[in-house]
Amino acid sequence: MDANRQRILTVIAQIPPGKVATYGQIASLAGLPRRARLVGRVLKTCADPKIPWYRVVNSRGEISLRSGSECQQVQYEALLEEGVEFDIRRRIDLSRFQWHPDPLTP
DNA sequence: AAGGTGACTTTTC
DNA sequence: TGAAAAGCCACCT
Repeated sequence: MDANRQRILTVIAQIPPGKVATYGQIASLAGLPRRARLVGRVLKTCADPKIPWYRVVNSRGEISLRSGSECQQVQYEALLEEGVEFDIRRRIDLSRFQWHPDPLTP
């Protein structure tokens, strides 16, 4: 559904700088539980420069793009720029950097 | 129409 | 700690 895609993009757009969110989390926030893969698909097809797609990582706190993709490096550097820390294995500590959605978002 | 695929997640071994 | 398997769902042959 196109409306669902729009909802997903809206949720991603609300992720604050310096924080990240997982695919599953975004799906839930968008009202689409268990559609994590749909989120991934939306980002792949849309990849809008208007939205902070690079703040979306998988449940391990890892960049989910396959190696070799230029976008992976772009995402990595973009997150570093926002203050997100990666460990030696290029993983994010989700317990510290995962986005905690605000209850009230006018 | 049916089966393969994937920017995922969670459980098991 | 980590790899493997099983769920899942929309999209593409």
